[in-house]
Amino acid sequence: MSQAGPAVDLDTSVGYRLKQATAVLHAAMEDVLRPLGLSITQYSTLELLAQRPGMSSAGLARGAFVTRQSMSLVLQGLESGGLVVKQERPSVGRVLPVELTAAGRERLAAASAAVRSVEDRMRSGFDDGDARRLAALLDRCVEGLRG
Amino acid sequence: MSQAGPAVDLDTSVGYRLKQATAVLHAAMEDVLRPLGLSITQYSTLELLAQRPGMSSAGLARGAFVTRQSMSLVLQGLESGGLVVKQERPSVGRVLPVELTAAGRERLAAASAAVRSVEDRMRSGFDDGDARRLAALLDRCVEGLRG
DNA sequence: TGACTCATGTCAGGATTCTGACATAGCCTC
DNA sequence: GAGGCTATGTCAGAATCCTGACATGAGTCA
Repeated sequence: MSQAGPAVDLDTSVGYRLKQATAVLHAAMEDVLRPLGLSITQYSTLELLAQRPGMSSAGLARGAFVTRQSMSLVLQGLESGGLVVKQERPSVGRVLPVELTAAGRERLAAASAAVRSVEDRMRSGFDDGDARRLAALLDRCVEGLRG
Repeated sequence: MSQAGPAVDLDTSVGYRLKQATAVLHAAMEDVLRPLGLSITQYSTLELLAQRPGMSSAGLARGAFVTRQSMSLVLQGLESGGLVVKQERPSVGRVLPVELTAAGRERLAAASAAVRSVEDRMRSGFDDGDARRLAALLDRCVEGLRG
C-alpha cells in the first residue's frame, strides 16, 4: 500500500467493526434461539412486548428496526404459534394492540435466558464499566448519525 | 416492573445497542450509496477487492459476512455493471480470482468518500481515542463470542 | 495409489425483508 | 365544518439473502 490508499481502511473502520460484531452476535443468537423455534426478529418482538404490553405493530416495527410490513408478517407467525394475541378492535385510531399470551411469556423466559448467556459470553473479556462505556459510545454513534 | 423482570433489559443490553447502531449506520450508508447505484454489500465487496485484488468469491463472502451463494449474485451484478472482472481460468484449485476494473476503482473512489463522510458523522461526538476504544471493545465482543 | 477431508463454485428452492401504493383514523389549522 | 398532515394497517410485487445439495480440485495420510 505505498500508493494512495482508499478513503476507508477496513482494518480501522468503526463501521466495519460494527458490522463484524453484529454478524457474530447475530450468528450466536440464531444458534441459541433455533432450538426454541424462534428467529431473532421474533425474539426481539416478544422482548419488546414484555416491556411494553399492548404496543402497536408499527411501534414494534420501530423497536425491532424493521418495516411495518415485515413486522406484520412476524406477528402473523407469532400469533399462529399462539405466542401473541392481536386485539380485534382498535384502541385508538387504527391501532390494534398486541399482547403476549401465557405461552408467549413462557417461551420468552427461555429465550431471554438463552440470549442472556450469549450477552454474557460477549462481555466475557470486559472489565468493570466496559459495558457501560461501550453502550455510551454506541449511543454517541447513533446521535451523530441522526443529528 | 415490580414483578420479576426479564433476563434481558433492552435499555441496558449491549446487543440491542449494537443492533440499533448498526441499523442507523445501515440506513445512513444506503442513503449516500443509492445515488451512486451501489448497495452496501456491493460497496463492501469493492472495498475488499481494492485491499485484496484477486480475492476469491468465497473469501469476499467471508469478508462481507454473507454466504458464498449471496456473494455470487453480488458479483454477477457488479460484473454486469462492468465494475469487476472474474478471471475465466482458476488460479489454484477452483478459485476464480476477481479484480476491479478501472470503472470499478473510479466508482469505489466516490463511494469511499461518501462512506467516509458517514463515518465522520458517526464519530462526530467522539473525543480523542474514542474510536480506538470503541474498536477495541468491539474486538473483545467478537473474541468473547468466538472463544 | 486410494480414501479421506476440506475449500470453492454453482444450481435449485424457500424464507425474509424491502419498496410502493392505498384506505382509514386522529390531530391541527383555517 | 373543510382541508392538510401524520400515523397505522394492509395488499401486491420485487429484491435480497439463506439453507440444502452436488461436483470439482487440492492437500493429507495410511
